[in-house]
Amino acid sequence: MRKVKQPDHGPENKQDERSRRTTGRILSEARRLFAEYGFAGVSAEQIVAAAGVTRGALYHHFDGKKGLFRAVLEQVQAEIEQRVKAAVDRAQDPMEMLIAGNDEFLAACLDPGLQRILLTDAPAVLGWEEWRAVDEDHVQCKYRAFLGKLMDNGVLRPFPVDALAHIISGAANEAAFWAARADHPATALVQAQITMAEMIRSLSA
Amino acid sequence: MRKVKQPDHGPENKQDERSRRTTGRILSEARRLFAEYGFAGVSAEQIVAAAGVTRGALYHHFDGKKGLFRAVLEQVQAEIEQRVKAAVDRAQDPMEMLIAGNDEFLAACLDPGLQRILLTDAPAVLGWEEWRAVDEDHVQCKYRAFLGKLMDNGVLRPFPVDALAHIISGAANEAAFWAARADHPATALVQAQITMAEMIRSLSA
DNA sequence: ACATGTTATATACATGCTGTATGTATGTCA
DNA sequence: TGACATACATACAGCATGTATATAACATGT
Repeated sequence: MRKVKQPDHGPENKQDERSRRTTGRILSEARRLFAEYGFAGVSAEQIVAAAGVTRGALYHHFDGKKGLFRAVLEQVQAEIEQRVKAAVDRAQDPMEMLIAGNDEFLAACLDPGLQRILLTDAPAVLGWEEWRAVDEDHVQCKYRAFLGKLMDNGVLRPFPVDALAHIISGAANEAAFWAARADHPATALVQAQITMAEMIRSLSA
Repeated sequence: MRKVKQPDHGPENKQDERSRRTTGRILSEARRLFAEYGFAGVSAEQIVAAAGVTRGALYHHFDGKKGLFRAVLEQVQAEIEQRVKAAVDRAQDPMEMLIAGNDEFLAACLDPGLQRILLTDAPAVLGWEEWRAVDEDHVQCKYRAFLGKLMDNGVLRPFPVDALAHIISGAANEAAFWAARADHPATALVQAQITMAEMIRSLSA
C-alpha cells in the first residue's frame, strides 16, 4: 500500500492519473457493493472485478479489505459533514443551528446503503477504538463544541457536555435508522426531526 | 440442528443431560470469546475447542456460527431484560419506572464485552431485518408501551410514540457505549443516567 | 437382552476468502 | 538510454465455513 498523494491540482503525469482512476473506480464500486451487501457480504474479488482490476491493485492502494472499507467510510463521512455544515451555516441563532444540523443529518441518513456503511458495519468492522476515533473526529467534537457554546451562553441548562453529546448523537443515529426503514420514510423522517427538535428545545434554560 | 427441548425439569435421560451440558458449554465459551474478540475475531473451531468438543457438536445444536451468535445474543438480552424489569418493578409511579428502567439498562451495559455482543456486533452479524426483529421484541415494544401510557395519562406531552421510543433507546445505547469506555466509567455512568433522566423529565406535560 | 432406530458428536472434504510473495509492464528521471 | 520506482497481475499458502458422512452412545419395543 502506498501513501496516497495529496490531490495537488491536475494530473501532472500518467502514473498519478492512472492511480487516481483506479483508486476512484475501486472506491466507487466498493461503496456501491458495501452499501448493498454489507462488508461481510462482498468479497474483495467481487469489488475489484466490478472495478475492472484485480486484487493486486486493491492491496497496492489500500490496506486490505478493511482499509478499503475505512476509505469508503471516510468518504461517506465527509459528504455528510459537508451537508450538515451547509445546513448549519444557513441557520441563524445557535439553537437553530444545532437543530438544523440535526435535521440535515437525519435527512442524509435516509439512504439505507449509507446507513449500512456508517451505522451498521463501521463499528463492527473497524472495532471499537478505531470507530470511536473516527466518530470523535467527525461528529462528537462538533456536538460538543455546539452544546458547550449553548450552555456557556445560557441557552441550554448546564449538563455534562460529553454525556449530552453522546446522548444526542446516539438518538440521532437510531432515529435515522428507524426512519429509513419505516413504512413511510418521509413521514417518519419528519416525525424524527420534530421530536428531536422538541427534545433539544426542552433542554433550554 | 435440533430443536432444543424445553427445560421441563430435571434431566430424565442421559441424552438430554449430555445435550444440555454440551450446548451449555458451547454457549458459555462462545459468549466469553465473542465478548472478548468479537464475532469476526473468533473462529468456530476456537469456540468448540474451548468447550472441549468439535464443530460437529456446534452444527448439530446450532444453526452454524451465526446461529450460535444469535443464541448468545438472546441469552444476553434475556438477562438484561430481567434486570430492567426488576428495577422497573421497584419504582412507584410510571415516570419513575421509565427512568429506573433506563438507569438499570445503562448500568447493565457497562460491561464492554456485553456491549460488543449487544451493540457492536449484533446489527452487523444478524443484518438489519433480524436485528430489528430482536430489538423490537425485547426493547422497543416496552418503550412504546411505557411511553404510550405516559402520554395517555397526560404525564408526557404528546409525541409520535414510535419516533420517541427509538430516540430514547438510541440515546441509551450510545450513552452506555460511551460510559463504558470513559476514563472513569462509574462517573460517566452516573452522568449519563442523570442527563437522560433530566431529558426524559423535560418531556413532561 | 437384543435388534433397531435415533440422537449426539467426530471426521473428512470441498469451497471460498484473505493476505502475501513474486512477477511484469509501464512510467519517470538523470 | 539505462536504472529505478510505480502500478498492477498472478500464484500460492493458510484458514474458516459448511456439508456430507462415519461412529458411538443411547432409547425403545419386543
